[in-house]
Amino acid sequence: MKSKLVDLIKNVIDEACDEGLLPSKEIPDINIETPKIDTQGDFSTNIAMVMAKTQRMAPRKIADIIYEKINNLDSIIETTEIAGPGFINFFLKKTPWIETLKNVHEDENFGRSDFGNGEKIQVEFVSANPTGPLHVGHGRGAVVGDAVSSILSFCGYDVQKEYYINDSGRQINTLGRSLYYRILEQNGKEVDFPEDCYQGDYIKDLAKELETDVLSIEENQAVDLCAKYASKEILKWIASDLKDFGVTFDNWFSEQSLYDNGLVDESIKDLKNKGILYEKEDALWFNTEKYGDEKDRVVVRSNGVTTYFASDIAYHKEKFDRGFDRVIDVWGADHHGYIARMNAGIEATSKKSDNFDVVLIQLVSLLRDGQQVQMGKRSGKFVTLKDVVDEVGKDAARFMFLTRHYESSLEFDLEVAKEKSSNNPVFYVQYVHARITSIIEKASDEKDVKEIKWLDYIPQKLVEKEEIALIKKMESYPEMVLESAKNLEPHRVTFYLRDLSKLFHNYYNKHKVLVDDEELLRSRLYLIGAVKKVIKNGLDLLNISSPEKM
RNA sequence: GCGCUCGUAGCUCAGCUGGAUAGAGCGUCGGACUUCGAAUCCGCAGGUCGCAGGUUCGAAUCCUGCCGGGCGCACCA
Repeated sequence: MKSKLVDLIKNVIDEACDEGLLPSKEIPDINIETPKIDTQGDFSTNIAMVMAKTQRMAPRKIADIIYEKINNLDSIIETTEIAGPGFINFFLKKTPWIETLKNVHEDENFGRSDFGNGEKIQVEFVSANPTGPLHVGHGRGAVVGDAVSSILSFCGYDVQKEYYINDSGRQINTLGRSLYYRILEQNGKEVDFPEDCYQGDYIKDLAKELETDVLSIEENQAVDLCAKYASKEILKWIASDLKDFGVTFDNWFSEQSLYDNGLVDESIKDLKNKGILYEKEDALWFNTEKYGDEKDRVVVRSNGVTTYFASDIAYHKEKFDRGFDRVIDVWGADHHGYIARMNAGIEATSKKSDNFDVVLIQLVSLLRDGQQVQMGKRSGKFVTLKDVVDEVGKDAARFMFLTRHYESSLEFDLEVAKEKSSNNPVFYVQYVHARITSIIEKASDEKDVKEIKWLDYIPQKLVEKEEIALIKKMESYPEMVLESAKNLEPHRVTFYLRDLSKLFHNYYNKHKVLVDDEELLRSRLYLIGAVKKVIKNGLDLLNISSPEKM
């Protein structure tokens, strides 16, 4: 609809230029917006004000010229008006709206687009260390990454979802030590369990399960063995918890494999040759400062051990080598200091830092009975993702995580998430789906209308302002999805679904669908059938169910 | 101290990338079920968009400075 208007306006301006009514042939991008207030039209444009400078004319004068021409055309526009400082407002005829209603029904992929043009994007998210179960914060990153991925692929991108496993380095060794000491404990040995080890009870559980006799092995070997075992087991938990949460990955990428395949050494060598690395005090440094970072960073420590940064450089180079046009990382906001470094690494190895985006997820705090649930990272006392999903369900948890922009912190209220009322946004939306399903069933049983289909009289029957409001909202669905993809902002979808649901409930309470007038009945069924489809379409996008009954 | 980020109704948050009279939800108060699912809806009240400048036809949005919260500043991960 908007693009039709843009074309229309463009033509009119071209014509005016040709006729010499406008001095400059320079036409800026035409921006169409939907005013908040009905009296300002269905759509409006600020083009006259934008053009004022280049044309060196008063905005209202330019608006006058466009107005004269456009008003004399036979088009989708009913009336046009000039308002305020030079806005041009358009009031559309009813029939164009009905067209979009038809689209919803007939286009199986309503809202889907090929905007991405098959561009290959990799989204890497969660990537939590396999040293303990996922907690609530990971859940938010998981849903955001997952939803962003499906929205991108809905918009024509070729998306791969990846989980990076930090299965190498010191924290894995610590994990091994933690397990080893717990085993010693359980075998009656006096152990002073180190403070830097993982305190959680899950280590004790693992200790009971490990069947290999590690007591008879030399300590270092035993710790290695424990580390391998524990990280493997914990990764299984993580994968399973994520699956229950509706999150799956196309690829699980092991950090250790980078070392095993020599990729870390290779990229270090490569950077050395390029003169990007230098030695200082026995360590190897990357001159990230030249790339805009605050200071240079160590890649290989003086003891010969590589830092995480080293493997991350190799990893991201490898991503681009795999042929991704664009790489997106979803990180916790506490890692923001790492972005400049990563950009430097990518620029130095692949010259692709422009194709690299980081989505920073803000913190989640959990609320129970209005009180914040305290979570001590050290103490090992934290609420796991699994606990939350078990308690409130997958749908509610996913929706809740998407009710905020990812970069604003989120209060997750367990009571609200469990509530079956309009307080709980996911029920509010799902209720619409169930309600419409019920009405359609009733129409079939009691009114004998078995089929919802297009009928030529529908445009004449759907005239209520609540009906037009619903159609307008549905019309904006594809654009909303696209904006959500462009900005990597899945919360737009949840907000949209709430708005659409609100409009439906509003309509429902004011107008009856199951009326005696058969034409009106069939028309209204056609309308609410479309609403049902769009609701399901949006919930599918977020991998949230659309129940027929609740 | 330096850097990043946020500051919008009592609370939790949106705000279409610079547009017209800044919007939702929750909460308060008052209404609506003999009628398609009241798990719903309607109405009232609630604002110096942290403060002060600047950019221009026009600023919650962009720039600068201050105030206040969060986070980050390792040869850690």
